[in-house]
Amino acid sequence: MINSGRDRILQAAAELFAANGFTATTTRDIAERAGIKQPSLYAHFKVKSDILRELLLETLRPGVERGEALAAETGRPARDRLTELLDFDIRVLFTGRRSVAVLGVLPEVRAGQFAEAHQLRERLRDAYAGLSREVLTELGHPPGDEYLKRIAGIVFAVVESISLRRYEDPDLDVEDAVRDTTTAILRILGA
Amino acid sequence: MINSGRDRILQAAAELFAANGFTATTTRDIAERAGIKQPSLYAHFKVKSDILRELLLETLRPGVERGEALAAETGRPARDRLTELLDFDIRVLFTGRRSVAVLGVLPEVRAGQFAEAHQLRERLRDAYAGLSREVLTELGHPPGDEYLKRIAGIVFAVVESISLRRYEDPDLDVEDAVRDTTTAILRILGA
DNA sequence: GTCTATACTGTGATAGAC
DNA sequence: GTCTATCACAGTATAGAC
Repeated sequence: MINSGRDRILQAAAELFAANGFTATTTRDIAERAGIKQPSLYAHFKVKSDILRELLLETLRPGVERGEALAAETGRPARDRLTELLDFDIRVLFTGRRSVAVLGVLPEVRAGQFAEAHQLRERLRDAYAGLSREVLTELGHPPGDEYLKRIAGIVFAVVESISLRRYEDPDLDVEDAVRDTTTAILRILGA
Repeated sequence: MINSGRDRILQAAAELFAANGFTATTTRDIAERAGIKQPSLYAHFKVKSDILRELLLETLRPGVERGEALAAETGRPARDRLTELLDFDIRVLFTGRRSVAVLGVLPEVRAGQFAEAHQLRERLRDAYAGLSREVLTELGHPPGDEYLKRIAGIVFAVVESISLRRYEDPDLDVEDAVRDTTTAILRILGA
C-alpha cells in the first residue's frame, strides 16, 4: 500500500526529521503532516524512535547490499564497480519516495539507540573503503591502512554530503549529482 | 578569562551539541558538565539558543574574514590562496578550544532563528566558491555559473565534513587532515 | 485504526535568598 | 554569580470509546 497510513507517517517524518532533526520534530508535527491525530501514530509505531529507526534501515539497506556485492566481485575493474555503487547509492537518495536526506548524519542517531542503523552505515563505509583501496591499487598506489582510512573517510563524506547538498538545493538534478560526485571521488582517488 | 564560568559553559555546550544535537541537549546536561546548577546558566545567557548562537558565530567568523580577504586578494595564484584558506579554516576547527565540530551542520541551525550564523556560513561558502572559480579559470576551465555552484557545493561539503570526520575519529591528526583535505579539494578542481 | 481525553515526565526559564 | 525552589508548558505515550 503506497498511501497507507503507515506510509504517510514515514513520509511525513522523513521530511521533518531531515529539516529539523529528530528531537526537534514532535509527534504532533508528524501526525499533522500525515493528516492524522497525534495518538494515532501509536497504532503504527510503538515509540517515536521506531519511526526514525525504520527510515534509517530502509535507506541504508539497499546501498549496503549492493556495496558488499560489488566489493566482493572480482574480475571487473574496481573503478567500474565503485562507479556503479555511487550511481546506485545516489539514485536511491534521490528517487526514494522519502526525502530521507540527512538522516544518517543526524547527531541523535549517533547517541546510542540506533545501533543497527549505525552498523549498516559502517558496512556501507567499509564497502566504499574496500573499493577505494582497490582503485588506488589499480592505479599503482596501494595504500597503507592509515592512509586508506583517511582517504576513505573523505570519500564517504562526499557520498553522504549529497543529502545535505540536495537539501540546500532542492532543484539539484539527479544526473548532475551522479556525474559530479562520481567525478569528484575518482579524482580524489587520483584517477 | 579562559576558565571563567561563561567559558566553561560554552565548552560544555559545544561538546554536547556536537555529540547529541541542540534540542536533545538539555540545559541540565550543559550545567552539569560545566560544574554548576542548571539555573546558573541564565546568569550568563538569556536563553538556551544564545549559547549555540555564540558558538556558531565564534566558529564561523575567523574563516569568513580570512576567506573574504583571500578571495579579494589579487596578484597571487588562486590555488595558493585556496590552500591558505583551507589551512586556516581546518586549523580553527582543530585548535579552537571548543569541539565546535558538527555545529554548522546541525539541522536545528537551519530552521529559523540562527539567521546571522546562516548568513556567515553563506559568506564562507561564497569565499570558497570564488576561489574555486579562480582556480578552475587558472587551469583553463572557466566554469559556468551552474557548474560552479555544483562543484563549489562539493568543495564546501568536503570542508564541512572535517567536523564529522574528526568526531568519528577523535585521533585524527591536524596535519593529516589539512594535507588530505587540501589534496582532495585541489584534485576535485582538477589541479 | 482513528478519535478524545488525559496522565506523566522532562525541560526551559524565573524568583528570590545568600 | 551561584544556589534552592518552583512554575508553566510541551511532549511522549496510554486508556478507552467508536
